[in-house]
Amino acid sequence: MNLNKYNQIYQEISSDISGGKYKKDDVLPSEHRLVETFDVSRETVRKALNLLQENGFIQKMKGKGSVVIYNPSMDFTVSHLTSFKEIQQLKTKQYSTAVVELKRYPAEQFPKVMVALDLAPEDKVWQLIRQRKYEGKTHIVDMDYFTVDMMPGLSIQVAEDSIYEYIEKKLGLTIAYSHKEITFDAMTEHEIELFDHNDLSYVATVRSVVHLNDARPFQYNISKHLASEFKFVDFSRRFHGD
Amino acid sequence: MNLNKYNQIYQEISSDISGGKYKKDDVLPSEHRLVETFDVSRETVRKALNLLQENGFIQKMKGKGSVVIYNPSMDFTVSHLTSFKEIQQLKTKQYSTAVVELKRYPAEQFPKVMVALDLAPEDKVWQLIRQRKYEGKTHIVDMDYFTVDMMPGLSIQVAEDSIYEYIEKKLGLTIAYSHKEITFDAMTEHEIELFDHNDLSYVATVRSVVHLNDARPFQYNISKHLASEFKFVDFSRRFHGD
DNA sequence: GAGTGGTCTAGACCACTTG
DNA sequence: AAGTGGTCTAGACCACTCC
Repeated sequence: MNLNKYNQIYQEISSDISGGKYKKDDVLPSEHRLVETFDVSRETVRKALNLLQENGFIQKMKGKGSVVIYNPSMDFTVSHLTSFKEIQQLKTKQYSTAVVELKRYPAEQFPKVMVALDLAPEDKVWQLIRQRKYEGKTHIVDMDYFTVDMMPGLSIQVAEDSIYEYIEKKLGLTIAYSHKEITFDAMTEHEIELFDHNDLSYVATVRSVVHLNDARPFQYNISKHLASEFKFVDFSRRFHGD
Repeated sequence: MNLNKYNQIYQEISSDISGGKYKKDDVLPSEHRLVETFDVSRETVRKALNLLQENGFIQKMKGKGSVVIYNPSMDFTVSHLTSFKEIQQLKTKQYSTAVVELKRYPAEQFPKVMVALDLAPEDKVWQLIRQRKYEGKTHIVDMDYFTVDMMPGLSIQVAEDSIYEYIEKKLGLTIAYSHKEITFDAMTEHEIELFDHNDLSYVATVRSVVHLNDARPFQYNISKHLASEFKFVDFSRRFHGD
Protein backbone atom coordinates (compact mmCIF):
# COMPACT_ATOMS: atom_id res chain seq x y z
CA MET A 1 0.00 0.00 0.00
CA ASN A 2 2.39 2.65 1.24
CA LEU A 3 4.56 3.55 -1.71
CA ASN A 4 6.72 6.20 -0.13
CA LYS A 5 10.41 5.60 0.22
CA TYR A 6 10.98 6.06 3.95
CA ASN A 7 8.27 3.56 4.73
CA GLN A 8 9.84 0.97 2.45
CA ILE A 9 13.16 1.50 4.18
CA TYR A 10 11.44 1.22 7.56
CA GLN A 11 9.79 -2.03 6.52
CA GLU A 12 13.01 -3.52 5.24
CA ILE A 13 15.09 -2.67 8.28
CA SER A 14 12.39 -3.54 10.83
CA SER A 15 11.88 -6.97 9.30
CA ASP A 16 15.65 -7.44 9.21
CA ILE A 17 15.60 -6.80 12.94
CA SER A 18 12.58 -9.01 13.64
CA GLY A 19 14.07 -11.68 11.40
CA GLY A 20 17.38 -11.70 13.22
CA LYS A 21 19.62 -10.24 10.52
CA TYR A 22 20.38 -7.42 12.96
CA LYS A 23 20.48 -8.55 16.57
CA LYS A 24 20.19 -6.68 19.84
CA ASP A 25 23.23 -4.40 20.40
CA ASP A 26 24.22 -4.51 16.72
CA VAL A 27 24.93 -1.15 15.12
CA LEU A 28 23.06 -0.38 11.90
CA PRO A 29 24.97 0.91 8.88
CA SER A 30 25.53 4.66 9.16
CA GLU A 31 23.08 7.12 7.62
CA HIS A 32 25.68 7.87 4.98
CA ARG A 33 25.87 4.16 4.06
CA LEU A 34 22.10 3.81 4.00
CA VAL A 35 21.88 6.81 1.69
CA GLU A 36 24.11 4.92 -0.72
CA THR A 37 22.46 1.51 -0.45
CA PHE A 38 18.92 2.84 -0.83
CA ASP A 39 19.90 5.66 -3.18
CA VAL A 40 17.82 8.31 -1.43
CA SER A 41 18.57 11.57 0.34
CA ARG A 42 19.72 11.65 3.91
CA GLU A 43 16.51 13.19 5.28
CA THR A 44 14.60 10.25 3.82
CA VAL A 45 16.86 7.76 5.56
CA ARG A 46 16.46 9.76 8.75
CA LYS A 47 12.66 9.59 8.56
CA ALA A 48 12.89 5.81 8.40
CA LEU A 49 15.35 5.68 11.31
CA ASN A 50 13.16 7.98 13.41
CA LEU A 51 10.22 5.65 12.85
CA LEU A 52 12.36 2.71 13.95
CA GLN A 53 13.33 4.63 17.08
CA GLU A 54 9.76 5.63 17.94
CA ASN A 55 8.63 2.05 17.58
CA GLY A 56 11.28 0.68 19.89
CA PHE A 57 13.61 -0.97 17.36
CA ILE A 58 16.70 1.20 17.68
CA GLN A 59 18.33 3.89 19.79
CA LYS A 60 20.22 6.57 17.87
CA MET A 61 23.35 7.96 19.45
CA LYS A 62 25.13 11.08 18.34
CA GLY A 63 28.68 10.31 17.24
CA LYS A 64 28.17 6.56 17.56
CA GLY A 65 25.40 5.20 15.41
CA SER A 66 22.02 3.47 15.57
CA VAL A 67 21.99 0.55 17.98
CA VAL A 68 19.38 -2.21 17.87
CA ILE A 69 17.50 -2.41 21.19
CA TYR A 70 14.72 -4.72 20.06
CA ASN A 71 14.71 -8.33 21.13
CA PRO A 72 12.37 -10.53 19.04
CA SER A 73 11.58 -12.70 22.07
CA MET A 74 9.78 -9.74 23.65
CA ASP A 75 7.00 -10.18 21.12
CA PHE A 76 5.67 -13.28 22.77
CA THR A 77 5.24 -11.82 26.20
CA VAL A 78 2.03 -10.14 25.08
CA SER A 79 -0.93 -12.17 26.09
CA HIS A 80 -3.95 -10.02 25.32
CA LEU A 81 -5.02 -7.27 23.04
CA THR A 82 -4.98 -3.74 24.25
CA SER A 83 -3.05 -1.85 21.60
CA PHE A 84 -3.59 -1.36 17.90
CA LYS A 85 -0.68 -3.64 17.21
CA GLU A 86 -2.34 -6.41 19.13
CA ILE A 87 -5.72 -5.75 17.57
CA GLN A 88 -4.10 -6.39 14.22
CA GLN A 89 -2.71 -9.63 15.57
CA LEU A 90 -6.01 -10.80 17.04
CA LYS A 91 -6.73 -12.97 14.05
CA THR A 92 -3.49 -14.85 14.58
CA LYS A 93 -4.59 -15.97 18.04
CA GLN A 94 -7.04 -18.71 18.77
CA TYR A 95 -9.83 -16.56 20.09
CA SER A 96 -13.32 -17.39 18.98
CA THR A 97 -15.81 -14.56 18.94
CA ALA A 98 -19.45 -14.93 20.00
CA VAL A 99 -21.85 -12.07 19.43
CA VAL A 100 -24.10 -11.72 22.47
CA GLU A 101 -26.05 -8.71 21.32
CA LEU A 102 -26.29 -6.25 18.44
CA LYS A 103 -28.97 -3.57 18.72
CA ARG A 104 -29.73 0.04 17.86
CA TYR A 105 -30.46 2.56 20.60
CA PRO A 106 -30.97 6.32 20.76
CA ALA A 107 -27.72 7.88 21.95
CA GLU A 108 -29.35 9.44 25.02
CA GLN A 109 -29.60 5.92 26.42
CA PHE A 110 -25.82 6.02 27.03
CA PRO A 111 -24.79 9.54 28.10
CA LYS A 112 -21.05 8.83 28.16
CA VAL A 113 -21.18 7.37 24.66
CA MET A 114 -23.20 10.34 23.46
CA VAL A 115 -20.54 12.75 24.69
CA ALA A 116 -17.59 10.66 23.51
CA LEU A 117 -18.97 10.15 20.00
CA ASP A 118 -20.22 13.74 19.80
CA LEU A 119 -23.85 12.78 19.11
CA ALA A 120 -27.26 14.38 19.58
CA PRO A 121 -29.68 12.61 22.00
CA GLU A 122 -31.84 11.28 19.16
CA ASP A 123 -28.94 9.98 17.04
CA LYS A 124 -28.80 6.21 16.77
CA VAL A 125 -25.94 4.08 18.07
CA TRP A 126 -25.15 0.40 17.71
CA GLN A 127 -24.54 -1.49 20.91
CA LEU A 128 -22.47 -4.60 20.28
CA ILE A 129 -21.54 -7.10 22.97
CA ARG A 130 -19.11 -9.89 22.21
CA GLN A 131 -17.41 -12.67 24.13
CA ARG A 132 -13.83 -13.62 23.26
CA LYS A 133 -13.22 -17.22 24.14
CA TYR A 134 -10.02 -19.13 24.45
CA GLU A 135 -10.22 -22.89 24.86
CA GLY A 136 -13.92 -22.58 25.62
CA LYS A 137 -13.43 -20.08 28.43
CA THR A 138 -14.45 -16.43 28.10
CA HIS A 139 -11.40 -14.24 28.68
CA ILE A 140 -12.67 -10.94 27.31
CA VAL A 141 -16.05 -9.29 26.99
CA ASP A 142 -16.15 -6.42 24.52
CA MET A 143 -18.85 -3.79 24.60
CA ASP A 144 -18.75 -1.48 21.59
CA TYR A 145 -20.73 1.54 20.50
CA PHE A 146 -20.74 2.89 16.94
CA THR A 147 -22.64 5.70 15.25
CA VAL A 148 -25.25 3.97 13.09
CA ASP A 149 -24.96 6.63 10.36
CA MET A 150 -21.28 5.76 9.91
CA MET A 151 -21.83 1.99 9.92
CA PRO A 152 -25.17 1.34 8.22
CA GLY A 153 -24.26 -2.20 7.24
CA LEU A 154 -23.10 -3.56 10.59
CA SER A 155 -24.29 -7.13 11.06
CA ILE A 156 -23.62 -10.14 13.26
CA GLN A 157 -21.67 -11.56 10.34
CA VAL A 158 -19.30 -8.61 10.30
CA ALA A 159 -19.06 -8.47 14.09
CA GLU A 160 -17.88 -12.07 14.20
CA ASP A 161 -15.18 -11.36 11.65
CA SER A 162 -12.94 -8.34 11.85
CA ILE A 163 -14.74 -5.06 12.37
CA TYR A 164 -11.55 -3.18 11.59
CA GLU A 165 -11.23 -4.82 8.21
CA TYR A 166 -14.83 -3.87 7.46
CA ILE A 167 -14.17 -0.28 8.46
CA GLU A 168 -10.98 0.13 6.50
CA LYS A 169 -11.50 -2.12 3.48
CA LYS A 170 -15.25 -1.87 2.91
CA LEU A 171 -16.05 1.60 4.21
CA GLY A 172 -12.73 3.14 3.20
CA LEU A 173 -12.28 4.87 6.54
CA THR A 174 -8.91 5.19 8.25
CA ILE A 175 -8.36 4.68 11.97
CA ALA A 176 -5.90 7.26 13.28
CA TYR A 177 -5.69 7.47 17.06
CA SER A 178 -7.31 6.60 20.36
CA HIS A 179 -7.50 7.58 23.99
CA LYS A 180 -7.42 4.67 26.36
CA GLU A 181 -7.93 4.23 30.09
CA ILE A 182 -7.30 1.12 32.17
CA THR A 183 -8.88 0.47 35.56
CA PHE A 184 -9.54 -2.46 37.85
CA ASP A 185 -13.16 -3.22 38.78
CA ALA A 186 -15.40 -5.74 40.44
CA MET A 187 -17.61 -7.64 38.02
CA THR A 188 -21.23 -6.62 37.71
CA GLU A 189 -23.94 -9.31 37.84
CA HIS A 190 -24.26 -9.13 34.09
CA GLU A 191 -20.54 -9.63 33.67
CA ILE A 192 -20.49 -12.63 35.97
CA GLU A 193 -23.02 -14.18 33.60
CA LEU A 194 -21.03 -13.29 30.51
CA PHE A 195 -17.82 -14.74 31.92
CA ASP A 196 -19.80 -17.81 33.03
CA HIS A 197 -17.52 -18.59 35.93
CA ASN A 198 -17.02 -17.23 39.40
CA ASP A 199 -13.73 -18.07 41.03
CA LEU A 200 -12.42 -14.51 40.64
CA SER A 201 -14.88 -11.73 40.18
CA TYR A 202 -12.57 -8.91 39.11
CA VAL A 203 -11.88 -7.52 35.66
CA ALA A 204 -9.40 -5.18 34.01
CA THR A 205 -11.44 -2.57 32.17
CA VAL A 206 -10.01 -0.89 29.10
CA ARG A 207 -12.13 2.02 27.91
CA SER A 208 -11.20 3.68 24.65
CA VAL A 209 -12.45 6.21 22.16
CA VAL A 210 -11.17 5.61 18.65
CA HIS A 211 -10.91 8.42 16.09
CA LEU A 212 -10.58 8.49 12.31
CA ASN A 213 -7.95 10.43 10.40
CA ASP A 214 -10.42 13.27 9.92
CA ALA A 215 -10.63 13.45 13.75
CA ARG A 216 -14.22 12.17 13.93
CA PRO A 217 -14.83 9.95 16.97
CA PHE A 218 -15.85 6.58 15.66
CA GLN A 219 -15.94 3.89 18.29
CA TYR A 220 -16.47 3.77 22.03
CA ASN A 221 -15.13 0.52 23.38
CA ILE A 222 -15.28 -1.04 26.83
CA SER A 223 -13.17 -4.15 26.98
CA LYS A 224 -13.42 -6.26 30.12
CA HIS A 225 -10.59 -8.71 30.67
CA LEU A 226 -10.44 -11.46 33.23
CA ALA A 227 -8.11 -9.79 35.74
CA SER A 228 -5.99 -12.88 36.21
CA GLU A 229 -5.34 -13.17 32.46
CA PHE A 230 -4.72 -9.52 31.74
CA LYS A 231 -1.38 -8.08 30.72
CA PHE A 232 -0.73 -4.72 29.10
CA VAL A 233 2.66 -4.04 27.60
CA ASP A 234 4.01 -0.76 26.41
CA PHE A 235 7.10 0.86 24.99
CA SER A 236 7.46 4.56 25.53
CA ARG A 237 10.03 7.26 25.02
CA ARG A 238 10.62 10.14 27.30
CA PHE A 239 10.04 13.52 25.78
CA HIS A 240 12.86 15.98 26.42
CA GLY A 241 11.49 19.32 25.46
CA ASP A 242 12.55 22.10 27.78
CA MET B 1 17.71 23.76 27.66
CA ASN B 2 16.59 22.75 24.23
CA LEU B 3 17.68 25.54 21.96
CA ASN B 4 16.59 24.12 18.63
CA LYS B 5 13.92 25.88 16.65
CA TYR B 6 11.34 23.16 16.16
CA ASN B 7 11.22 22.52 19.87
CA GLN B 8 10.63 26.18 20.61
CA ILE B 9 7.78 26.20 18.11
CA TYR B 10 6.40 23.02 19.66
CA GLN B 11 6.54 24.59 23.13
CA GLU B 12 4.83 27.75 22.00
CA ILE B 13 1.98 26.06 20.16
CA SER B 14 1.44 23.33 22.76
CA SER B 15 1.16 25.87 25.55
CA ASP B 16 -1.20 27.92 23.38
CA ILE B 17 -3.36 24.81 23.17
CA SER B 18 -3.09 23.96 26.87
CA GLY B 19 -3.71 27.59 27.72
CA GLY B 20 -6.86 27.79 25.64
CA LYS B 21 -5.68 30.15 22.90
CA TYR B 22 -6.43 27.35 20.44
CA LYS B 23 -9.43 25.28 21.44
CA LYS B 24 -10.54 21.80 20.43
CA ASP B 25 -11.62 21.70 16.76
CA ASP B 26 -9.80 24.94 15.95
CA VAL B 27 -7.57 24.86 12.89
CA LEU B 28 -3.99 26.00 13.37
CA PRO B 29 -2.48 28.53 10.93
CA SER B 30 -1.24 26.76 7.80
CA GLU B 31 2.36 25.59 7.53
CA HIS B 32 2.98 28.40 5.07
CA ARG B 33 1.72 30.96 7.63
CA LEU B 34 3.78 29.42 10.42
CA VAL B 35 6.86 29.60 8.20
CA GLU B 36 6.28 33.34 7.97
CA THR B 37 5.45 33.99 11.63
CA PHE B 38 8.41 31.98 12.97
CA ASP B 39 10.73 32.84 10.08
CA VAL B 40 12.00 29.29 9.61
CA SER B 41 11.91 26.77 6.80
CA ARG B 42 8.90 24.60 6.18
CA GLU B 43 10.56 21.34 7.26
CA THR B 44 11.28 22.93 10.62
CA VAL B 45 7.64 23.91 11.06
CA ARG B 46 6.68 20.39 10.05
CA LYS B 47 8.92 18.84 12.69
CA ALA B 48 7.13 20.88 15.35
CA LEU B 49 3.71 19.92 13.97
CA ASN B 50 4.65 16.24 13.85
CA LEU B 51 5.64 16.41 17.50
CA LEU B 52 2.30 18.00 18.32
CA GLN B 53 0.56 15.20 16.45
CA GLU B 54 2.51 12.41 18.15
CA ASN B 55 1.73 13.87 21.53
CA GLY B 56 -1.99 14.06 20.92
CA PHE B 57 -2.42 17.81 20.44
CA ILE B 58 -3.41 17.98 16.77
CA GLN B 59 -4.50 15.88 13.82
CA LYS B 60 -3.06 16.89 10.46
CA MET B 61 -5.28 16.52 7.43
CA LYS B 62 -4.12 16.68 3.85
CA GLY B 63 -5.79 19.52 2.02
CA LYS B 64 -7.48 20.83 5.15
CA GLY B 65 -5.05 21.79 7.88
CA SER B 66 -4.02 20.92 11.42
CA VAL B 67 -6.99 20.54 13.75
CA VAL B 68 -6.70 20.73 17.53
CA ILE B 69 -7.91 17.47 19.14
CA TYR B 70 -6.62 18.14 22.64
CA ASN B 71 -9.01 19.09 25.39
CA PRO B 72 -7.28 20.62 28.44
CA SER B 73 -9.86 19.07 30.76
CA MET B 74 -8.51 15.62 29.87
CA ASP B 75 -5.41 16.41 31.91
CA PHE B 76 -7.19 16.07 35.20
CA THR B 77 -8.57 12.64 34.61
CA VAL B 78 -5.17 11.15 35.47
CA SER B 79 -5.09 10.01 39.03
CA HIS B 80 -1.80 8.17 39.42
CA LEU B 81 1.61 7.99 37.97
CA THR B 82 2.44 5.41 35.36
CA SER B 83 4.01 7.35 32.51
CA PHE B 84 7.05 9.59 32.27
CA LYS B 85 4.77 12.56 31.98
CA GLU B 86 3.18 11.71 35.27
CA ILE B 87 6.47 10.95 36.94
CA GLN B 88 7.52 14.48 36.13
CA GLN B 89 4.30 15.73 37.68
CA LEU B 90 4.67 13.66 40.86
CA LYS B 91 6.13 16.56 42.77
CA THR B 92 3.06 18.67 42.01
CA LYS B 93 0.84 16.16 43.80
CA GLN B 94 0.51 15.81 47.52
CA TYR B 95 2.23 12.48 47.87
CA SER B 96 4.60 12.06 50.74
CA THR B 97 7.38 9.54 50.29
CA ALA B 98 8.57 7.22 53.03
CA VAL B 99 11.67 5.11 52.48
CA VAL B 100 11.08 1.63 53.90
CA GLU B 101 14.38 0.13 52.88
CA LEU B 102 17.59 0.93 51.04
CA LYS B 103 20.19 -1.82 50.85
CA ARG B 104 22.90 -3.28 48.64
CA TYR B 105 22.63 -6.86 47.42
CA PRO B 106 24.57 -9.02 44.99
CA ALA B 107 22.61 -9.13 41.73
CA GLU B 108 22.24 -12.93 41.84
CA GLN B 109 19.81 -12.36 44.72
CA PHE B 110 17.24 -11.11 42.16
CA PRO B 111 17.57 -13.10 38.92
CA LYS B 112 15.03 -11.05 36.97
CA VAL B 113 16.77 -7.85 37.91
CA MET B 114 20.13 -9.33 36.98
CA VAL B 115 18.87 -10.16 33.49
CA ALA B 116 16.99 -6.90 33.00
CA LEU B 117 19.91 -4.72 34.09
CA ASP B 118 22.43 -6.89 32.25
CA LEU B 119 24.56 -7.62 35.32
CA ALA B 120 26.95 -10.33 36.46
CA PRO B 121 25.90 -12.38 39.53
CA GLU B 122 28.43 -10.66 41.78
CA ASP B 123 27.58 -7.10 40.68
CA LYS B 124 25.94 -5.02 43.37
CA VAL B 125 22.43 -3.60 43.12
CA TRP B 126 20.50 -1.21 45.30
CA GLN B 127 17.13 -2.35 46.49
CA LEU B 128 14.91 0.58 47.37
CA ILE B 129 11.40 0.25 48.78
CA ARG B 130 9.23 3.31 49.20
CA GLN B 131 5.66 4.04 50.24
CA ARG B 132 3.76 6.83 48.50
CA LYS B 133 1.15 8.22 50.84
CA TYR B 134 -1.79 10.44 50.13
CA GLU B 135 -3.67 11.89 53.08
CA GLY B 136 -1.92 9.43 55.36
CA LYS B 137 -2.95 6.39 53.33
CA THR B 138 -0.46 4.36 51.29
CA HIS B 139 -1.56 4.32 47.65
CA ILE B 140 1.60 3.12 45.99
CA VAL B 141 4.51 0.94 47.00
CA ASP B 142 7.57 1.31 44.78
CA MET B 143 10.29 -1.29 44.62
CA ASP B 144 13.33 -0.14 42.68
CA TYR B 145 16.61 -1.73 41.67
CA PHE B 146 19.63 0.23 40.46
CA THR B 147 23.16 -0.76 39.53
CA VAL B 148 25.33 0.44 42.42
CA ASP B 149 28.21 1.29 40.07
CA MET B 150 25.99 3.77 38.26
CA MET B 151 24.56 5.34 41.41
CA PRO B 152 27.33 5.34 44.01
CA GLY B 153 25.80 8.20 45.96
CA LEU B 154 22.27 6.95 46.42
CA SER B 155 20.98 7.76 49.90
CA ILE B 156 17.72 7.91 51.82
CA GLN B 157 17.91 11.67 51.38
CA VAL B 158 17.94 11.37 47.61
CA ALA B 159 15.32 8.63 47.58
CA GLU B 160 12.90 10.84 49.49
CA ASP B 161 13.39 13.66 47.00
CA SER B 162 13.34 13.10 43.27
CA ILE B 163 15.55 10.28 42.06
CA TYR B 164 15.09 11.44 38.50
CA GLU B 165 16.43 14.87 39.29
CA TYR B 166 19.46 13.27 40.95
CA ILE B 167 20.06 11.10 37.89
CA GLU B 168 19.71 13.85 35.34
CA LYS B 169 20.99 16.94 37.18
CA LYS B 170 23.67 15.46 39.45
CA LEU B 171 24.87 12.45 37.49
CA GLY B 172 24.34 14.01 34.06
CA LEU B 173 22.62 10.92 32.69
CA THR B 174 19.68 11.08 30.31
CA ILE B 175 16.62 8.85 30.56
CA ALA B 176 15.50 7.78 27.09
CA TYR B 177 12.94 4.97 27.03
CA SER B 178 11.26 2.19 28.94
CA HIS B 179 9.40 -1.05 28.57
CA LYS B 180 6.39 -1.36 30.83
CA GLU B 181 3.98 -4.12 31.72
CA ILE B 182 0.78 -3.85 33.74
CA THR B 183 -0.95 -6.71 35.51
CA PHE B 184 -3.42 -7.10 38.35
CA ASP B 185 -2.43 -9.27 41.27
CA ALA B 186 -3.50 -10.32 44.71
CA MET B 187 -1.46 -8.70 47.46
CA THR B 188 1.27 -10.69 49.14
CA GLU B 189 1.49 -10.76 52.94
CA HIS B 190 4.33 -8.26 52.81
CA GLU B 191 2.28 -5.94 50.65
CA ILE B 192 -0.70 -6.11 52.97
CA GLU B 193 1.65 -4.82 55.67
CA LEU B 194 3.05 -2.06 53.51
CA PHE B 195 -0.39 -0.86 52.49
CA ASP B 196 -1.46 -1.10 56.14
CA HIS B 197 -5.11 -1.74 55.36
CA ASN B 198 -7.17 -4.62 54.05
CA ASP B 199 -10.50 -3.70 52.44
CA LEU B 200 -9.34 -4.70 48.94
CA SER B 201 -6.34 -6.92 48.66
CA TYR B 202 -5.57 -6.39 44.97
CA VAL B 203 -2.90 -4.27 43.39
CA ALA B 204 -2.10 -3.02 39.93
CA THR B 205 1.50 -3.98 39.26
CA VAL B 206 3.52 -1.85 36.86
CA ARG B 207 6.87 -3.42 36.04
CA SER B 208 9.28 -1.38 33.99
CA VAL B 209 12.85 -1.34 32.78
CA VAL B 210 14.19 2.14 32.17
CA HIS B 211 17.06 2.79 29.74
CA LEU B 212 19.44 5.70 29.23
CA ASN B 213 20.09 7.41 25.91
CA ASP B 214 23.16 5.23 25.41
CA ALA B 215 20.81 2.22 25.68
CA ARG B 216 22.17 1.03 29.03
CA PRO B 217 19.46 -0.42 31.27
CA PHE B 218 19.37 1.68 34.37
CA GLN B 219 16.39 0.99 36.60
CA TYR B 220 14.14 -1.96 37.28
CA ASN B 221 10.95 -0.74 38.88
CA ILE B 222 8.00 -2.59 40.33
CA SER B 223 5.25 -0.19 41.24
CA LYS B 224 2.31 -1.59 43.18
CA HIS B 225 -0.82 0.55 43.15
CA LEU B 226 -3.91 0.10 45.24
CA ALA B 227 -6.15 -1.47 42.60
CA SER B 228 -9.16 0.62 43.55
CA GLU B 229 -7.21 3.84 43.07
CA PHE B 230 -5.39 2.88 39.91
CA LYS B 231 -6.00 4.46 36.54
CA PHE B 232 -3.72 4.30 33.53
CA VAL B 233 -4.38 6.67 30.65
CA ASP B 234 -2.82 6.56 27.25
CA PHE B 235 -2.91 8.27 23.89
CA SER B 236 -1.72 6.24 20.95
CA ARG B 237 -1.59 6.51 17.19
CA ARG B 238 -2.11 3.69 14.81
CA PHE B 239 0.82 2.94 12.60
CA HIS B 240 -0.08 2.59 8.94
CA GLY B 241 2.92 1.09 7.34
CA ASP B 242 2.11 -1.47 4.72
C1' DG C 1 40.81 14.30 12.15
C1' DA C 2 37.47 11.22 10.44
C1' DG C 3 33.05 9.49 11.19
C1' DT C 4 28.74 9.72 13.32
C1' DG C 5 24.04 11.69 14.09
C1' DG C 6 21.19 16.56 14.81
C1' DT C 7 19.44 20.69 12.83
C1' DC C 8 18.16 23.70 9.18
C1' DT C 9 17.49 25.53 4.59
C1' DA C 10 15.25 26.59 -0.17
C1' DG C 11 13.10 24.64 -3.42
C1' DA C 12 10.55 21.13 -6.02
C1' DC C 13 6.61 18.14 -7.19
C1' DC C 14 2.64 15.64 -5.65
C1' DA C 15 -2.19 14.48 -3.62
C1' DC C 16 -6.03 16.08 -1.45
C1' DT C 17 -9.89 19.54 -0.26
C1' DT C 18 -12.64 23.42 -1.11
C1' DG C 19 -14.59 26.92 -3.77
C1' DA D 1 -7.77 27.22 -9.36
C1' DA D 2 -6.03 28.17 -4.96
C1' DG D 3 -4.71 26.44 -0.68
C1' DT D 4 -3.51 22.73 2.18
C1' DG D 5 -0.36 19.02 3.91
C1' DG D 6 3.09 14.83 2.20
C1' DT D 7 7.35 13.53 0.17
C1' DC D 8 11.94 14.19 -1.42
C1' DT D 9 16.25 16.38 -2.62
C1' DA D 10 21.22 18.35 -2.20
C1' DG D 11 23.67 20.73 0.49
C1' DA D 12 25.24 23.15 4.65
C1' DC D 13 26.94 23.60 9.43
C1' DC D 14 27.10 21.81 14.04
C1' DA D 15 28.02 18.60 18.24
C1' DC D 16 29.52 14.43 19.71
C1' DT D 17 32.63 10.08 19.84
C1' DC D 18 36.69 7.58 19.11
C1' DC D 19 41.28 7.04 17.77
